[in-house]
Amino acid sequence: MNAQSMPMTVRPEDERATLSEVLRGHGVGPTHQRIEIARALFSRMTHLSADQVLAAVNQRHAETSKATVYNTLKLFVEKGLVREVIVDPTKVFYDPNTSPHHHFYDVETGEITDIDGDRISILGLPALPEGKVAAGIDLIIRVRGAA
Amino acid sequence: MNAQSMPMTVRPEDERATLSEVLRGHGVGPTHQRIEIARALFSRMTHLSADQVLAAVNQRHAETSKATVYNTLKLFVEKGLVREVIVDPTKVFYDPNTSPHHHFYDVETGEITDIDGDRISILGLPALPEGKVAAGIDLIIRVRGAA
DNA sequence: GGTGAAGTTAGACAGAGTCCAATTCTTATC
DNA sequence: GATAAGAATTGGACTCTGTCTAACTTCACC
Ligand SMILES: [Mn+2]
Ligand SMILES: [Mn+2]
Ligand SMILES: [Zn+2]
Ligand SMILES: [Zn+2]
Repeated sequence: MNAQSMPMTVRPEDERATLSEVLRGHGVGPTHQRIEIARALFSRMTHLSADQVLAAVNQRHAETSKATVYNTLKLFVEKGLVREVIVDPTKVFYDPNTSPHHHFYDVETGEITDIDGDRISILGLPALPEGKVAAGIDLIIRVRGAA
Repeated sequence: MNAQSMPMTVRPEDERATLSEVLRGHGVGPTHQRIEIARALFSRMTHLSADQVLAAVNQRHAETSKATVYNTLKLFVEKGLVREVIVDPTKVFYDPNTSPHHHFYDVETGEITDIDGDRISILGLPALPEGKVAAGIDLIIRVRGAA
């Protein structure tokens, strides 16, 4: 499931039911907190830090603790619902887009932008180190505002 | 300057004089602490975290504070003596190899290995976002021990 | 409705990195 | 070589991200 496959507008209770199914489909038991965290990520379809998720989820009423946000994000990563993006030395970002893709990263503003994965090809990669297996390829184009 | 351009064996006082010149050549005033930090990086030619630099420099006698290590590494990055490598969400690594190159990163052991930059080509990159200028391209191949 | 497992939580804790005012070095000049 | 002014270093307090734990709550199932 991804955000594009959801209708543009949904009744809130339908959205929560849909998210429940998505979670179940990935082997994650749906709870109130997990659904809200999933909603924060999938409704925005942007790259959010744990702190931003925590703030988003507790916008209206305090609903979810810091510990649960961290527990849940780790669980979502394990279950393949979201992906970690490591570009900023101070915090991890969580990416609801799990299709293979790369990133622009503005080192001044912190803005992260997707680069479609299937337009890019990387040639000339050497063999992996002996006994190692690939776990992911991250391409980050660091940019800044023109001088 | 890089480690390869130095003779295999040097008298310690020659090595320090050489490093002094390297620092001056990059607009960095040489001090005891900066020379020791440069030596830690350039004599090993590996990717070290700030903590590892601190430990290396204080191996024999306590010579350098944590604050100075951080100050100095930041200065070295600004002056182009070393480069930051951002692959581990918990700490920055400092890379004395400033020629364009990429990295294998073992997510289990933390080991970082260089990939020669001029064997790699990356095709199909989209135009940079409007008004932005490239600041660097980081390609990280994440690996782990075969399952 | 009762029971055990799964999930949540406050708050203590750890580690990386920053900051500051006081002190010590470096370097240029005499 | 002594002097003085600017540059660099320092301990330690502080911030921030993330982890951990033991108590508590909720959920699934009978
Ligand atoms: Mn950090
Ligand atoms: Mn961190
Ligand atoms: Zn993305
Ligand atoms: Zn390297």
